[in-house]
Amino acid sequence: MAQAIPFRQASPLKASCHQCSLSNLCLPLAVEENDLDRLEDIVQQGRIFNRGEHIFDQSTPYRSCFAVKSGSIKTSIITENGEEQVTGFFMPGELVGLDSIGSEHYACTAKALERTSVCEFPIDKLEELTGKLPELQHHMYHLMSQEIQNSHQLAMLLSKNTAEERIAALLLSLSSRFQRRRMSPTNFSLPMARNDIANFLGLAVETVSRVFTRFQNQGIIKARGREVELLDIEALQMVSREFSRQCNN
Amino acid sequence: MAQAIPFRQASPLKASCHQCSLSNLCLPLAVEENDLDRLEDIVQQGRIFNRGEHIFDQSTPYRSCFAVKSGSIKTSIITENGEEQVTGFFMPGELVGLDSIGSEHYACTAKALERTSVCEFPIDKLEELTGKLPELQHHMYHLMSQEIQNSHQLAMLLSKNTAEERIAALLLSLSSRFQRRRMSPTNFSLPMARNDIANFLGLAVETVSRVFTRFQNQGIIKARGREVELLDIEALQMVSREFSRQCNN
DNA sequence: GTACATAGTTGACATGGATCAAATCGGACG
DNA sequence: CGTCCGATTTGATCCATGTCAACTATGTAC
Repeated sequence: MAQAIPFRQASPLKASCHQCSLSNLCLPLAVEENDLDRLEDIVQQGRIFNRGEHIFDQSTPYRSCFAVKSGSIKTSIITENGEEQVTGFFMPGELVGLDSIGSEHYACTAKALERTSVCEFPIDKLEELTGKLPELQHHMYHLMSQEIQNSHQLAMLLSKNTAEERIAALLLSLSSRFQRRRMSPTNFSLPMARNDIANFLGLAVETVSRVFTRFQNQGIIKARGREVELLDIEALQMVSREFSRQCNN
Repeated sequence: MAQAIPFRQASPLKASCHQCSLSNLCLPLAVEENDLDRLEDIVQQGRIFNRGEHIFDQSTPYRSCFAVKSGSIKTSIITENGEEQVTGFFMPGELVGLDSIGSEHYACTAKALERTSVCEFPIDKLEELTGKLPELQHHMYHLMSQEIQNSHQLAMLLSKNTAEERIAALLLSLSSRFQRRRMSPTNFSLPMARNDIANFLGLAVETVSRVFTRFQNQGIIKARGREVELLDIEALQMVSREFSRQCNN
């Protein structure tokens, strides 16, 4: 993936949205060519996190939202009694931290699921900029409302659907998100552990495991550990009657 | 409730945020006295809906978001296979339609649960205004992120909590929202049917009914139809260990 | 007031998925 | 290359809640 520009390995703090391969997914999507510089002016690029490291922590003062550049992130909230709820998974091109914009503190914790690099958008500067660029403001509204909708879809999945339906929906969601990045929609490796899947979907790990093997026996998927191959997408869509537009998260 | 201003029954289309009793809850909250006129300029006041009437419909072009002035509203989404999922209940001072801002179409349907009056904020004008008033923009971000958080709390409730916990959390949420409006937090009438509660909380109606009677037998609440009295709030908070900051929507 | 429709309650029973327990796999590290 | 620990899988059992069915209460129209 990083073979194109051999000598830019250690990228400067302020690098280029112009050259980013994700510019058609990320915020630049909403910004005209002329104004792209202004977005570049406020973004801090190139921060890298190892697996398990926190990008930000629940209840700490809100500073920035982050775009995933490579790798993947999970967000979760911890309740007073210590239970964790995974609220989302984020892949390259997606924005993390929208659930706390306009709040004093982060509403969740964001954790790198693998070695992950992000671009950081300091919120004060971003708000200032969205005040000046109506299309960017519009896009922020759009992204946030999308996040609300995703969350509603998740709530729906949790309250109305069986274990099989939930897992089918998740697989399809991941599939379409890989496809959007021009990667194989049928052949990918899950960034998250079974445990995270279970938590996210409101299931026990054991149930997740069982459904995976059941799907495998039915010839719908092939799974070895985190490597997954979707053999019969149509069947998955049938299982997940909730035709998962882009469904959860 | 409407006895204070006897002759203003049929209010003019452009009436006053200045005089509105909800101005400390609604959008004016974020606008300085001087700028309030500009908000008044874009708001269309006084639309009234009877019980069961739709404020807007899923998949129709997005035009406006609405503030509840009196009465109450439920929002729900309908899936391809015709299932309904109630996504929220909205009471006076709260904004409906944030889940679709920035989208082309409404993501849900909003329905009056009783005779309900609303103020309408046309989205193009609102976006224009938020571009000019940074505090208002900030507040919009805040409201939307709040909505994401609420939805995550709901997802959490649905995936981790028992029927009793869910219902306790809902009662507490309603209680605190009545209190915010300076109404009794212990003595109120539910704006929604058991059916809506069940759907919202991912339960069967029968289960809702049973939990209500169980709570009643334990002396935690008193319920006759939609009239509810919370006899022991502490007990409710114990049941809903998910201490429901403001919990679900 | 009577009647019909809708909303709510209660009971009996079935079941999907949680829970507990144990075995196996996989990968990091010396 | 063996060891150890977490992740995953598999099996057996139990229970909260869904489902089906019947009954009651409430309210609305004539």
